[in-house]
Formats: sequence, C-alpha cells, structure tokens
Amino acid sequence: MKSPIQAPGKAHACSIVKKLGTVGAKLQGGKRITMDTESSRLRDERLRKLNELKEAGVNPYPYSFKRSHTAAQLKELYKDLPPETETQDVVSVCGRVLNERNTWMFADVHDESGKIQIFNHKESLPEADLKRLRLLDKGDFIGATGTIRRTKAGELSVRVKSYEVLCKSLLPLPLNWEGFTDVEARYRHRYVDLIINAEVRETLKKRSLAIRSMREFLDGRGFYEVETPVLQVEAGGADARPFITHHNTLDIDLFMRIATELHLKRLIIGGFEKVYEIGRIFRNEGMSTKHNPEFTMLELYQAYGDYNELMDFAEEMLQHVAKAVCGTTKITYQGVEIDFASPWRRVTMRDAILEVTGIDTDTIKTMDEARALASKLGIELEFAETPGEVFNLIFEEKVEATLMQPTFLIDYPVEISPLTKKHRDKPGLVERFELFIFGREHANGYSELTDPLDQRARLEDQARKKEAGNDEAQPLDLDFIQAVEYGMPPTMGIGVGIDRLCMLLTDSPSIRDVIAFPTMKPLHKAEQGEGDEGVDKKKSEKVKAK
RNA sequence: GCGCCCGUAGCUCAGUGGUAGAGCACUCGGCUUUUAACCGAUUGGUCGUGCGUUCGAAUCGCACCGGGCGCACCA
Repeated sequence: MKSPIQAPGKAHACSIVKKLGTVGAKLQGGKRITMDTESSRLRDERLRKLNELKEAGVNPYPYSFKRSHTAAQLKELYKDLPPETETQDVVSVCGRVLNERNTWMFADVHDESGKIQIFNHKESLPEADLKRLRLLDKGDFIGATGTIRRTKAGELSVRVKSYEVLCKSLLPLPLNWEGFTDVEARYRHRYVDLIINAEVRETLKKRSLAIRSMREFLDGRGFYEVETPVLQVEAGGADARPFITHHNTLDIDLFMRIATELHLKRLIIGGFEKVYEIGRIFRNEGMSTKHNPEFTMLELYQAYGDYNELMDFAEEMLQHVAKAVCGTTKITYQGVEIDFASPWRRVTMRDAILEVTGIDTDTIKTMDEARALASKLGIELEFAETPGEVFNLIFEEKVEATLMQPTFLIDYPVEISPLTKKHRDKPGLVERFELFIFGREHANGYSELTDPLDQRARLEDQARKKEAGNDEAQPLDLDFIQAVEYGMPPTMGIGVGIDRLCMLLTDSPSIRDVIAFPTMKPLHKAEQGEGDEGVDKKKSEKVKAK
C-alpha cells in the first residue's frame, strides 16, 4: 500500500488558460486538467497520430472487440508451458497498453485481471501493421490476436498476427519508475490512480467483496435490506453535526442523515423483524485519515434479541467478512497482527478504565469528584454534566487507543446513550457495547430502548443539552417517540462503519484509500464566493435555535 | 479551527541571493527476442499566485491559493 507522501502542490493554471487560450490540455502536477504549452505539445503529438490512423482508414474508437481470454486466464491455462516454447493456439486479448519496449516489439497489455505481454515481430505481422504500431502510445487500448508462446525469459506472450486499435488516448499518463505518488493528484484524478496503481483497484475490489459478503451473511439469515430517507427534517440517531440543504418548493431546510437508526426502528415497530441498510451517511465534522464527511454504515436491527446475542452475531458476521475478503481471520494491519477469531474480549467500561489508569469509577459518585479526577488526568470537560460523561471521556482519552485486538467495550453510562435500554442489573448504565479494533471504534450496538416514556425523557434531556449549546446533542424527534408509543418489541441493533472495516481488511492507512472518490476541497475556494459562507452561518444559527 | 512541513519540466526530484538543472516521458535516428531494454540527438519551464526587500529573488519577508501530517471534533 502506498503510504502518505508529501505532496508538491501546484495551483496556478487558471490564468495560464486565459493568457494562452490554447486547446492543449495539461495534467498539471496531476492535479487538474488544464492547458499550457508543454502538455499541449504532448497532446498535439497524440492528435497527430490519431489523424494519421484515421487517414489510414483505422477507426480509433471502434464499437467492440471479441476477447477469447483475459490475461489471468491465459496465465493459468499456460502455467506449465516451458520457456522458449511456441504453440499454435490462437487467442485474442485486449486492454490498455502501459509499457512498450524495443520500439513496440514488446508491449504489456493490461486488463482488469492483470497484464499479458504481446510480441510484435516482422515475421508474424504485416509490414504496414508493424509500422502503424508507431502511431500507438502508452495509454491506448488495443486488441490483439495471435499465438501463445513463452519467451526465453519466461514471460508468457501473444505473438501478434493482427491487432486493432480500441481507443487512442490523448493525454499522457504519469508513467515512470518512481510511480504516481502525489497524494492530491491521486485522489483528485482517481481514474489515473486506478490505471497506474494496481493496488488501488485491488483495494476497491476488496471493498466491494466485503459489502457483498456482508449482504450474503445477512440475507442468508432472513434479513430484508431496506432504504430510508437521506433527507430528513430532524437528523437524529447519533451525536453529530448534520449537513443542511434546502428544498426549494417546500421552502424548508432539510438535514442529510447522520444515521439510519430511527427509521430502521420504525420499520421494526411496523412489523419487520430483521432489517438492515448499508447506506451513506453524512456528518459535518472534521476530516482526517479516519474521517470522511460522507461514509458508509451498516445498520441492522433484529427483533427479540439483546446486546449479548448481538455481540455473538457481530463476531460471526465480521469473521465471515474477513474470511471472504482475506481468506483468513488473522490479518495484518499496519504491521500489527489482528485476529478476528472467537472469542472476542468483552470488558466493561469500568474495568477497562480500572486496568489502564488504576481508577475505579464505581467509587466516584459526585460530579465534583469526577471533575477533580478529570483535571488530575488533564482532560477537558466541555459539555460533561455528569460523572458518566466524564468516565466516557477518560475512556476515550486513556484507554481507547490501547484496544488493539477486537474488543467489545460494554455497559456505558446512560447519559451518553439516549436510545439504549437501561442495564437490567446495573443502575446508571445501559446495555450497550462498542467494538474497538486497532484502537478505533468500529461498531456500536445495544439493546434498543423500547420503553416509550423512558425514550421521551431521554430525548427531552438531549434537547435540553442542545438548547444549552451542545450542537451534537440529539434532536427531539416527536414522530419517532410516537412510533415507539405504538409499541416496539425487544430489539438488538448495531451500526458498523464499513469504510473503517475496509481499511483493516485492505491494510489501508487512510480512509481515503478505501473510498473511490473521497471528499476533496474544491480547487478554487474563492470562486465559490463568501456569500455561501454567510448562508452557512445563518443556517447554523437556525439549527441551534431548534 | 490550531500547529508543523511542502508547492521548480508531463512524472520523480536537485538547486538557499548572481545565465533554470537531472533522470524518465515525448520527438527524430540507430540497434534489438526485451523485462525500468540500450545508444545518440532534440524538444520541453510566467520556479503555486500576488505584493515587497535587493543592483539582482526559485532562493529572503508578508499575504493569498492548494496540499500532506499532527492536534481538536468525530465514526
């Protein structure tokens, strides 16, 4: 995997465009496609070749090609063919040419499965076709038909008898020995990144596989996959700041969802017993190697289960996914071996804090004591009002990063869990767990709160906190409370961060590596205007007023 | 939001006050059953943008744009 690399930035092209007014295009610093003399020269060269192809009667953008084998299929089929062996087996391959040697005598054709070398020699290719190879460039697509051989050096090759241009590319790819490493350029022009860096494609394929295997697991257990609204009047179900958008016809502000929880529970109330949604959610918060403003979350709810059963369920599901993606439950993430094999440790928040800090939170009863403890530990308490909230902060500050192997942290303070059923035995706590792996939160699950009176009281308390200035406190969703009043069966529910799971399974250091098109700052922030900012501010104030 | 670092040719980078550089890519020529093929020649740059300091700025200062990392927030 590519590690993050210092990015030289380049950002001055706009004025160039105006000055030169050329038609050339430039992948400047890989960061933007725009125009200047040098890239125009490289592009013009390809345009010249394009025209020569056309003049020779070649359609450089044909409609189809009949392939007989992929590169990987050929390598498997002929894996026992010894070096310096020719066959008379005729095959057709196609793909993008990324490397060429000896003036097109050898070229590497890349398809989705891998690459296969083609061999263009005057003994097997008509002279005109041989000459026409000079009109190709790295980056072009080609379809080639010929016989299979293995070279002296052991490279399986196709001795080309005929070939077709399948696409003439106009822009040069950043192909060089050092690779395409500029981080910004890679994320902005992900299609180029995908062409050049094969492991990017592998990572995204693994992501696809992870989600597929998750669906298989859930569908196999009788779950229904459902869809719930992205645009919401109240963004509830999690502690996070939402994005705001506007509906013109209704002339109202709407929020992008920050969780799917409240709607999925409405479905449980409506009679579904097993539902899940794998959906994009949006949180208007910081960006980092572990946070993207939009990310994908699995949330599932199953009636008649509690958080104990849910932990077994989550363990099994994630083992299934790990096996599907990595073929094993033992993976290595950033040099650390992580074992998904059962059983996963289950430790209460109190015991975890006790182990690491030597402090028994059970002995702390008053907020004054909690405050003194926090200040001793150097922990800032912005919105904390109760000891439970302080304990959670202590956990996050001192313990979280130490939980490397899959660990369920259980039994959270009730104050920070407004949608969770109270613990059956332990006053002040709820039946909730969070799953930590490599010091990061990966899932959050609980015995769902089904007591409507308790639910109303908890959300009213959240609304009060919101009023007091904590804009991550949850809003009072009266329709949801009404739904719960109609009656909700005992239910277990969990949310799993898909992106972070994929980071683990693909050994990716940044969340951006597992997202095909991660959120990027626009290139010309100024062009968006300060007016937008003004609107945002106004809207933020509105949110607070709610 | 704060701090540190970065932005020079299509790509990867050198150049810290005195004529804008290298390798690869591109183009041309040679050679060739190669593996980053090789050899030779050529081409290619408002040194991120603007303003300043200076006889002189890629180099020093300020502002801005863009980015990376860390912290904060969060999952």
